[in-house]
Amino acid sequence: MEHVAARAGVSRALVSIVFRGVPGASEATRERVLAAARELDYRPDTRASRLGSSRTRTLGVTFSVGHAFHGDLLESLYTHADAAAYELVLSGVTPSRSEEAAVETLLAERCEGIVLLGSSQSTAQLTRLAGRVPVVSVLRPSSVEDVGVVRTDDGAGLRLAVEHLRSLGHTRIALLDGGRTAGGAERRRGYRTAVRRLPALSEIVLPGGLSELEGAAAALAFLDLSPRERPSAVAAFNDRCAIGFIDVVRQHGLRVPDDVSVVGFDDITEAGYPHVALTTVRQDAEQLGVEAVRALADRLDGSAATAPARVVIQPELVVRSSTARPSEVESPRPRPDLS
Amino acid sequence: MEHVAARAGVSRALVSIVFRGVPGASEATRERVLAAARELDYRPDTRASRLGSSRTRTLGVTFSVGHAFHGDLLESLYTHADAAAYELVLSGVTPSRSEEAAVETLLAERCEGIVLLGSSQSTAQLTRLAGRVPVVSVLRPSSVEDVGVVRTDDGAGLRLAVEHLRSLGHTRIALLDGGRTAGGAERRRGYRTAVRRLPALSEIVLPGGLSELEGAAAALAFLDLSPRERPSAVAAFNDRCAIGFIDVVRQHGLRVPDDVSVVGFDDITEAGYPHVALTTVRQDAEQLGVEAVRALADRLDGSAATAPARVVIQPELVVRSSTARPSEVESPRPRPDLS
DNA sequence: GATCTGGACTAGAGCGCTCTAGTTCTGGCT
DNA sequence: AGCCAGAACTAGAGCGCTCTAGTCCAGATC
Repeated sequence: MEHVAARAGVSRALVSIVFRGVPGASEATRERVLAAARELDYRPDTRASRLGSSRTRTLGVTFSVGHAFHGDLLESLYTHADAAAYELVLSGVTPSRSEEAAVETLLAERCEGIVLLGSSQSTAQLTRLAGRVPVVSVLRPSSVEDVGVVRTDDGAGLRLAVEHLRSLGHTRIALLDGGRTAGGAERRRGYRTAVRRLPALSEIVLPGGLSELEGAAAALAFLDLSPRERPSAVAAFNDRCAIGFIDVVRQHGLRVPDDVSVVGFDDITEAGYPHVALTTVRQDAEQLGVEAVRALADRLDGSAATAPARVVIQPELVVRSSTARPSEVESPRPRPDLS
Repeated sequence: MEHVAARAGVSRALVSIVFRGVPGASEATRERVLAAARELDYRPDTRASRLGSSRTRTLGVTFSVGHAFHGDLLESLYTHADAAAYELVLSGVTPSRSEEAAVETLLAERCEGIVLLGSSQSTAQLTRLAGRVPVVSVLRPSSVEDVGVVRTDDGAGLRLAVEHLRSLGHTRIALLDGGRTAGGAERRRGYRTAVRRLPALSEIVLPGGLSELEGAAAALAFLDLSPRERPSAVAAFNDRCAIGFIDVVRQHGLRVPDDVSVVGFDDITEAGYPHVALTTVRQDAEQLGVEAVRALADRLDGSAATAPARVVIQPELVVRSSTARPSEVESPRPRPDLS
């Protein structure tokens, strides 16, 4: 910085002014400084600038490395943090690096706010964290008052899925359950509500989970059922679970959607591939990112100490080719309008 | 820090000594300081410590968000950077955030070294970057002299795949090509070498790519071939491509491995799932991570200014259930030992 | 011509650490 | 007692920025 200032014939303070883009420098000087910086290949040291200023304008994000949907969210977060003049600091969660450790490094970086993607921290941990710094939990609801929540209406998503299947004529609709993972409880609840509300449905819950592996296991359980008790449709916890399920039932000679209809959740990129063409409940990654940034930015920049945001985004059903009317065997009375 | 020092009844310098874990404090004081810090919920500010010390002991990593294999690599990098007493700073590459931008933020953080996962930067860009800071390119070779390279022997990997298929009796073995992506050229070369070296093989290259989508497209091209000219086995650019291919050929009534054998590349987690059981060429993420950290740590810590590392890790064939002997139609002479 | 105004610029004190060059204290040895 | 080594601890100057409180000066106002 010293060198740039000398080269441009100004003080260090002026260089700072130019690089922060604040008013206080004439156009001519601005260009002279920028030119000098370019020649010297100088770029401001973010560590030092964060130290010097009272604000770090930095948002920390914990995410699971290799998780496809988290990738989509990160993309959105990058874009909107940038627009709100915040920088993102990423901290990955891996099997050997806990979410707590990830959060710890973010705190040590003095991030002004923290975004947790699919957090699995306990209420106690979240409470403690939220006491230190504004926190928003994305994808996973939390009862902690100080924690902002930005999520999809998981319950509504499952209701959409079940209603879609029911409207096609299915009466035996199973849930491939997500258990204790982020959103699992809400989706299960949504499924139950829909099953109760709609006529002629009974509740069938098969253990599922986050990945293809659990979907495949659920398919085995499904195939073990006698054809009489076998559901004609399933709503999976997520797309990957649905894909694993479909893979296995197909390998056992069943056709999708002819023999069994399947709907997923998330709308990951793969679900839209023509050869997959999965009917699914779409979570809007873009929107979730927007709201997460907004939730923190509002609290940080806002004059009023607003309460933490609680944003619930409505999901949308995307109908592709993994769902259809049940085959004759399933629907007792032959329909006249089969065409 | 001030407060902690006061509470423990020592100077700030002592607190620094304790937190850096360097000798110079008695056991009693050490515990007193730690206790005081715990009570005050204090943790050192990494920005400030990096600023104060001459070394930042920080390694920057660019990676594609949502890329499964990059996730595996990150996990390994985290572990081994930690062991070498380095911190990791992640910078994600997304469709809207270029690798250049990602690198730029790492430079501004004053990382001491940079790890590029699957870089797609030009030689010119890499040359410029390597002039500023030690760089190691993981997964993608580079002719730039100053850039360290840690990669799998992609060529050998494809030779393994082809040899495996040939030894099963296949003579029409196609490559689902990866084009210009990281490793694409080397794998193509390995395929060609193997095809030339082994008897009775001819070269069949179908356009493939990084994802299931390209695999699916390749499958369509494959199915368009007349049964006579149709290969009995394919070596795919990677696992995801292989999975897309398998999906589509199965949907068209072909059986894998009975009608066509398929081998992938990478050994992503999914490949090992029982319902997928993909025969594949395994890249050792753990080892790649170890070597990437070592390559940088050696240059940074080493007294001698060693030349950048060029590490090539040998891949390993993992045989699962997507490969088998060709069916009768394919092998002209009936074998006596079919059992 | 004196006064005022506002834009352009600078001096220098932080920010929260690290680290060198000390000082002080303890205990062992002659 | 006198001396000394080494462990334990401290003072204070950075690190590369930011930011407040200025200074300086050209031009407008009366």
